[in-house]
Amino acid sequence: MNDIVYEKNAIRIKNVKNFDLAQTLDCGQAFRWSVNDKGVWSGVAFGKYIELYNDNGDIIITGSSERDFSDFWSDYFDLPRDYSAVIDSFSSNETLRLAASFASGIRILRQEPFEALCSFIISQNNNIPRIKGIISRLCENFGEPVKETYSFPSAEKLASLSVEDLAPIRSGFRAKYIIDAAKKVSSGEIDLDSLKNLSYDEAQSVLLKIKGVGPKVADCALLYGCGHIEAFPKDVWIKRAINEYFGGEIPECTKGAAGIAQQYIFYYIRENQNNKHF
DNA sequence: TCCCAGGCTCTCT
DNA sequence: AGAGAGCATGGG
Repeated sequence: MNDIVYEKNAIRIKNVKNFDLAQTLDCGQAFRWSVNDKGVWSGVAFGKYIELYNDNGDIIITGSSERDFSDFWSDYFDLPRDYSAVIDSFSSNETLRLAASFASGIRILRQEPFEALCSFIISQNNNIPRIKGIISRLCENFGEPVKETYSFPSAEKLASLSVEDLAPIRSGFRAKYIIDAAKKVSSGEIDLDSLKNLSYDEAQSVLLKIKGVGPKVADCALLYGCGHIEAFPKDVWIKRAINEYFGGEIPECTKGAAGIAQQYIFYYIRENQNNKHF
C-alpha cells in the first residue's frame, strides 16, 4: 500500500510504484483524460474533477477532498493492488515478462460502470482518436458541466433520448446500442453495480443482453468498470499478438489477473508496432 | 484515394 | 456451428 499524505491543498501519494500517469491515463482503457504542456493531467470521474502530476517521484492529486479520495479515487486508480507482485507472477513467460516490464506503470482504472460500458460500445470497429472524439461530444452534449469540462452523461439522461438526438456525436450505427444500454440500465433491468458481486461468467451473460454488446465489449466493461480483473478482452490487436507471440494461447500464468496482462500486451504491441523485435 | 479501426448483428449455408 | 457481408464515420 502507498503512503498517503493529506496536504493543505493536495493529496500526495508517496513512494508510488507502478503508477505512470501517461501510461495509465493514455493506454486505451479510458478516453477522457488529457495532459497540458506542463505535464498536469486532468479529468472527471463520478462527476468530480481532479488534476494529477508528478513531483519528485510522488504523485500529487489536486481538487479532491480526503473523503472523495478514500471513497472512490483510491479505488479508481487501483491503489490497494500490489502490481509488482502481479508482474512477478507473469515472469514465467518471456514475452509477457517483456511486455509487463515495458508497461509496468499501467494501473487498471476502476471507472464508472456505465461510462466503461458506453465507451467500449463506441469503441467497436473504431479507432482510438475517433472514439475519443465521439465520447467527448457525448459528454459536451449530454453531460453536466464540471469545472471547464463535462461529466459523463447518466443512463437516465441518455435513456430519455432518441437515436436521432445522438446525431451530433456522430457515433454512426452505435447510437442505437448506446440508447439500448441506457434504457436497460436506467430501467433497472440491468444493475451494473451488482456485476462486481457476480461471477465473471454470470456478469458477462448479463451484459450480453444489451444490443451491440458482444464478448469483447462486455469484457472491457467488466475489466475497466466492474473490477473483474480476470476478464480478458480479445480485440484485433490482442488476437494478433496471441497468435504471433503466444502460440495461440493465453499464458497460464496470467490466470486470475488476465486483464492486467491483456492491457500490458495491448500497450506493448501498440507502442512498438514500428519495431521488429518484440 | 483506399484501408482499416480495442466488433457485432444478421443472413446464408 | 461457422463464414461472410454490412454497418457509419473518419483517421492516417
